[in-house]
Amino acid sequence: MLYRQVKRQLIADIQSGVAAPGAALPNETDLARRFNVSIGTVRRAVDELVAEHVLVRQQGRGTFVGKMDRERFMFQFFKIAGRDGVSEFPQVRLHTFTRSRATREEAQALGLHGTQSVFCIDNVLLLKGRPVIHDHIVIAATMFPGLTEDVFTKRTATIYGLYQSAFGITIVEADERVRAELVSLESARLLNLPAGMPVLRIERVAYTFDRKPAEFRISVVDTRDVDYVSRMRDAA
Amino acid sequence: MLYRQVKRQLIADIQSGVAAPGAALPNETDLARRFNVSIGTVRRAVDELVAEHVLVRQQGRGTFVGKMDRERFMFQFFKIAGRDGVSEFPQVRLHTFTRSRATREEAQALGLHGTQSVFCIDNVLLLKGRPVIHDHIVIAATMFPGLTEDVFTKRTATIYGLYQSAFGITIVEADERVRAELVSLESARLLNLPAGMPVLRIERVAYTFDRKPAEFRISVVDTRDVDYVSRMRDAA
DNA sequence: AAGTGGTCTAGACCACTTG
DNA sequence: AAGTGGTCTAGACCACTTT
Repeated sequence: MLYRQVKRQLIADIQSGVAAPGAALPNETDLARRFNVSIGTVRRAVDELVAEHVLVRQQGRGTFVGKMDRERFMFQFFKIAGRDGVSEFPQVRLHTFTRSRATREEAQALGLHGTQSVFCIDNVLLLKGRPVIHDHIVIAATMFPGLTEDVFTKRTATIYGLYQSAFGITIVEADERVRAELVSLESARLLNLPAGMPVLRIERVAYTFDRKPAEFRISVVDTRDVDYVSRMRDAA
Repeated sequence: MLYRQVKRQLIADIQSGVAAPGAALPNETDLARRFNVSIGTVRRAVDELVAEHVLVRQQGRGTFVGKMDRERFMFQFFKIAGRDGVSEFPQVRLHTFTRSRATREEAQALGLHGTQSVFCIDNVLLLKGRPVIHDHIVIAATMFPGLTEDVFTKRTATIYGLYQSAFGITIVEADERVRAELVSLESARLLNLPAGMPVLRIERVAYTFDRKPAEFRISVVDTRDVDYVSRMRDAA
């Protein structure tokens, strides 16, 4: 399992900031020398990290640390698409930004002990100018020190891009649980829906490396014009 | 791209019946000789087929053609789980088995020209003895020649297992679109739900090799006790 | 003991990008 | 032309399973 050790070291370099998002890695022969393994072993480690979108290879140019840009976010973490299957980048409108104590459910999802301080962010996402998604985001205050409404609002990239560039936290995977419910009063108001409308409720726990929970998010989706899309192939 | 050719040939062997589900493949050195490539190239082809669950490796024993048993079905294609996250194999109750002409929507999903003949199967799936899912399955009659209600009812394995063992069709991937709606009169009756209940509606197109559509399925799920679970990692 | 897959090596040559 | 990743080779040794 030499390649596992190489993979762990590459991840450690990213977490420690030795390898910053967007930066190039040393070439494969140099990595092989540095780790005292053959090129094939380096390739196997890099292969897996590329499959997880942590690294990006460009033939003839080099291998780079993956940046959480819009494209990556849409491809990997945004599963809402129109009836035609086309996925559009949503316009995000901040509703509320507050700091409070984690509920029991939130603490459990984030792996917190007791009721630690969390940031709660409510957003409305618009597609084609119409409000479609109500996001309620919960993150541990200790994991995102110095976050303020101002920092949050003035971000230039996606929310996950902010996590990565401002706090060094790269989201690499997420689990979601989806169910149908009748829209709540608050979501109905934000999404401009009448009472009694069925909506999707999506609970997401997003993880950084080593399956460490970083974000808990509840999304309420008006699915009159869009679907939640899921592809089942290879490793489920 | 030699390993691609090896992979195609291995798939062709499975489709033609040369390699039957559950049967062992020749060992890697024999395969390498047969295809005139090195073992490493064979391994790369087999690696991908293992990732897609088409082949199964067992160290020290050999490599086998994947059988669509309950375990594989549950792991790869059944995404409904209880609130505790545990997934239970459902009891299936046949409601109706009919033969009719494909609607436009069904023909499009299955890639049929015109309005060909299809089998329509309605099932009720029970979890812990309670009806939770109403499945409406549509498959092309030409793709499943000789299928009857009797054959369908007397199957010993899963539905996808029947496709594989009786018709040589292995389901390898599926796309799903999920939304919330109010339960229909028919589904409400089958699931013992009052009118006005929100339910999940899942449209699935299941594919065999080469992304050839084999089944169109609409599942209506009562999500009061269960969730639709989705994991986002590596290749989305 | 014999046979299998699992890992690793140390190269070779090719395709692509950049200067 | 030089440097990069992409593919392929032809072995070696190990861990595991079966006989």
